[in-house]
Amino acid sequence: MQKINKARVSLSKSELKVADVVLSDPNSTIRSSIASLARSAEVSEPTVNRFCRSLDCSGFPDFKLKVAQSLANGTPYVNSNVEPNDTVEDFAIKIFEMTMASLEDAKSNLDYKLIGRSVDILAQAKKIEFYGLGASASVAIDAQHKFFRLNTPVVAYTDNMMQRMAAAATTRGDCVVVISYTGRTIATIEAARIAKEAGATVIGVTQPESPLSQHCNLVLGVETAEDTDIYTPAVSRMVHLAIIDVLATGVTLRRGPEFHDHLKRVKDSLIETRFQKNLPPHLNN
Amino acid sequence: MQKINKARVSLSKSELKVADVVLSDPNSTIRSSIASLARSAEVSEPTVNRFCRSLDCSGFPDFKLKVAQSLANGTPYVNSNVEPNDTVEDFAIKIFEMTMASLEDAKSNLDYKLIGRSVDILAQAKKIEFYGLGASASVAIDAQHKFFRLNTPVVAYTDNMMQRMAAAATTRGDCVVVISYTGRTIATIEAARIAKEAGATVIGVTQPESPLSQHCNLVLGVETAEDTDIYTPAVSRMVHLAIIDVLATGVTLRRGPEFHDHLKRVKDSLIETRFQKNLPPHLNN
DNA sequence: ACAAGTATCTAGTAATATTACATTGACTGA
DNA sequence: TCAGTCAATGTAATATTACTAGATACTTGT
Repeated sequence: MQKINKARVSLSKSELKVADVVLSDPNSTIRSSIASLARSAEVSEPTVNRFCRSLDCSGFPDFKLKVAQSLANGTPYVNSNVEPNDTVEDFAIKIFEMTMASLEDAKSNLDYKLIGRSVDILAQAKKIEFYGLGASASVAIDAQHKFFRLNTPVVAYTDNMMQRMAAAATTRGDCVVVISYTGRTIATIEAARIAKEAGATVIGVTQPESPLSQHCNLVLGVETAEDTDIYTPAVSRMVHLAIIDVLATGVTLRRGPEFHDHLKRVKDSLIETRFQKNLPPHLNN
Repeated sequence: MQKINKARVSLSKSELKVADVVLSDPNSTIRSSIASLARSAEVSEPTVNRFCRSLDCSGFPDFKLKVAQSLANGTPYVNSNVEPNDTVEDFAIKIFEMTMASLEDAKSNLDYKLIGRSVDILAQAKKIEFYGLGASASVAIDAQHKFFRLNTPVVAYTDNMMQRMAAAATTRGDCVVVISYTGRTIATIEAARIAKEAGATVIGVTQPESPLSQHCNLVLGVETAEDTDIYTPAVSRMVHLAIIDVLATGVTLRRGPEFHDHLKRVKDSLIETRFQKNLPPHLNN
């Protein structure tokens, strides 16, 4: 799509007409034939074809294909905030798309080297603690649940007093993961500071460049668009959860295949809590 | 793409041949004509066309377009699980993409009418309770945090004894949201049964057709691919969280604009917990 | 104002997709 | 067991769509 705009200079004026029509409604372009596109651009069919060729396509069908693909890719749902008059389906879809967009964003902006180092640290930690307050409390609890299977002592603290006490009790070799959306919550920052001073390795799952990040040995996270709209949900915690997933998976991989027995025992311990129905029991709740 | 796999059951055997060829090399499919595809699938051209029609396409070109889009949408990893030899970047990207794929799936398969009814119920509830155990505990806690601002009494119970007691104490007009990935956890099902008998409206965020769903007035959720792989994270909780987001947003919208003052007061109450830095204070932790 | 070169169109041809109809094969009930 | 029915698939004709070649108009520089 941008390529069309870029190529405008090298197009003749009839081809420009085509470009305008395509850009004005790319969605209908990809479903129309060369004839109808020619008609709406008020040019002849071969002109449309030449236009396609000058854009490095083998012909019109190829052009349609590429436009279709770039449409699918590049629909950044950016300007779709939830609005008061949205139907249920409208705002539900917007929420899903915002969530996916933020994951997409995180996927392409995460520093995977840092993730790798975090995995190393977590894999070797004597004990692991997760701290989160407010909306990040649920992320910490989720993290505890995921890491519990990894045969390292792990706790989630969602009470700031407990966080401070636990932080003070850490020593070298322990790993503390501090989760905060803004990275500005004073109580959380204090807990991170105490833990770092006590000797623990502190990993921050938060905004880079935030006050919290200064008290972390390592920061995982991406700049996220601020939630300015009153209806907009905080999608950032989804990103945080996904990061937790990545870390837990990484540590599991690091443990190697001989660890699978242990995982199976943990999972099997839940079998009796369920109605069975021919499905494998290694499932979460 | 997944849709093709899903539709396999409803396809005839010639159409299956087409499906296999398409799935084995979708990239070349989108550049080939109906004739060449028919040849490589060893069927006739009309069969290919019928195949397209049974997948809700208007014809073969339309089908190519849609395949092209779903390819561009970039889910190359979706069917590939995390493997022991993956690099950090490899499995991290896989996890993000699996998560996005499951959200995409949920987006297109959710029953928005049921969501709408759930919003109505929640908006009118005298009090709201969220129950979740294990991995779903963090979802329940997150839900409590989100709904807290809505001026309706809301609690999350992650202890089954508390759930049972609370369930027994509900009355007509209360709403209980029961969260469970499998829908087979006996303790959770019992809590739902008790709540329903006590008169509460029970909304299940779980698998449809599960034992739990039988004790719910309303079930929100989608069939998810089971986690068979040992490394695969349970992406379903992301879907559940997104559903919670949708419900919370829906209730907020239902409250109308005069409710914004109240939201602002709740958010402002957190200002003093943060380091300020020229950013608007209505943010979560 | 005219020639050279480029851009655009008309009309015809090749390709591609779709439809209508015929054939096959599998199942059902007498 | 056999005739009848229906679904699945293929054949062949038709309609649609894309592409090519040659003719015409338009632009530009002298």
